[in-house]
Amino acid sequence: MPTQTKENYLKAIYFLSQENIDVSITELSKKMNVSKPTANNMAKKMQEKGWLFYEKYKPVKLTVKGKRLGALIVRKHRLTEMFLSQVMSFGWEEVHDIAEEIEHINSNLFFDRMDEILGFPTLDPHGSPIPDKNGKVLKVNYLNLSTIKPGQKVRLCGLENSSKDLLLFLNKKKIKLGSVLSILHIEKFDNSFEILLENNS
Amino acid sequence: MPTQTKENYLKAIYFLSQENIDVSITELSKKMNVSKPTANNMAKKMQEKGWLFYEKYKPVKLTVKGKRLGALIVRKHRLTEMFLSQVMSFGWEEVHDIAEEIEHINSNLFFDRMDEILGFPTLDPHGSPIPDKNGKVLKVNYLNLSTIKPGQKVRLCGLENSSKDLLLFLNKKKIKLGSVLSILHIEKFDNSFEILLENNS
DNA sequence: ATAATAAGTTAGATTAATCTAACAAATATA
DNA sequence: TATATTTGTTAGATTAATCTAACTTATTAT
Repeated sequence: MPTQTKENYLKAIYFLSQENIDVSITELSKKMNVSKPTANNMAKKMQEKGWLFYEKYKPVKLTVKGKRLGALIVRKHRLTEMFLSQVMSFGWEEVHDIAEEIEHINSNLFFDRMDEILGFPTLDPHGSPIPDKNGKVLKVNYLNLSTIKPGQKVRLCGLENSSKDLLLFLNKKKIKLGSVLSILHIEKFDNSFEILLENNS
Repeated sequence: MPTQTKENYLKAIYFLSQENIDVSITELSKKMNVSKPTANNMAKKMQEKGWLFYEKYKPVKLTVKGKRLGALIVRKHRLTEMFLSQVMSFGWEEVHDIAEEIEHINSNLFFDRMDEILGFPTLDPHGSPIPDKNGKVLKVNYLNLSTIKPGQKVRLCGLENSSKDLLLFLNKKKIKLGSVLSILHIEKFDNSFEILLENNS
């Protein structure tokens, strides 16, 4: 059973692995807001636990076990976000911080009940996939907004970046998951969009 | 902000104070399942934080600040138990262990929303009072079952001991909070009761 | 290819929470 | 009251997670 701290490292490496190919010690230390020696040390410890591969001067990589553990923490996080949003009526901009704590709760009963109450959801309130109980993640393959051409009509299905600032901005513009947007035109100089938002309740 | 560990010490001392007059280091160490030096050390640390009075060779005592902190943790615990029971359909024998973890979550928003959803309850699923947001506890003054005489009819309003074994026993006997019991007679040799349970849905 | 910069590592220290062993103080008992 | 027992304290060690300073290895750029 990983400590809370190590769970956070697992999650950090899990996310970094999905973006970068290589997870360097420096990247990890930045993501975790710790010094490089701290990240280095932790990497060694986690190797001993069998959660990652670590070789001096090389990027780290999750083992199958580590990847599964990481995914299960993400599962708990996203299920929680969904529960906070659907059952407890929190806004999508409020759920992350609370889920960040609840994800470390150690009770399958608790998360299984959440899952059941929610009807076994596959996406969290920001459109990110919820890993299943074995840590398997459904790959979603949405078009990135940057690939859309003027005149096209699209439906918002997910966010790459769920920062509070972005979420508050989208709230202000009344844009939510499922909103249908027509791209009117794109400013050349900064790629900003002008869009038309279809009636959305 | 107390660490999770210190929150548990606060809670332990809070409960012991309600039973015993004196909270000795030995009592504390037993309650916390740690060695006496550990409890001793922690007592000193908590004194430095201003949460308790500590003098060598004397029992410890919570300061006003410490008592308030303790009560607020109990509040979070019992609100959570209530939420788990009412909103998530857990049995009263299941809620304690999960609440033991969730009580350490650091989000007033989260607990306030629970409180609101539950309609600002004053009692938890075992009939124990939920301290208010200032740490004030409504003193309930129920009769103890040991004071009841044969022939009397009583309503179960709370439990002094909410151990899982007792709760499972009560489940088996279909006894719950609110159940009305008639005491038929009491065995002299061990004070066991024979009761009649009124129809209770 | 060599120097400069970035990345990674070692060593040593700190804090929180814990332990055991040994000793001291307080309390209970004969 | 003297002794035995219980309770509390000190001292010193350990583990997890962190830091800074100093050093080494890799990478980049001239």
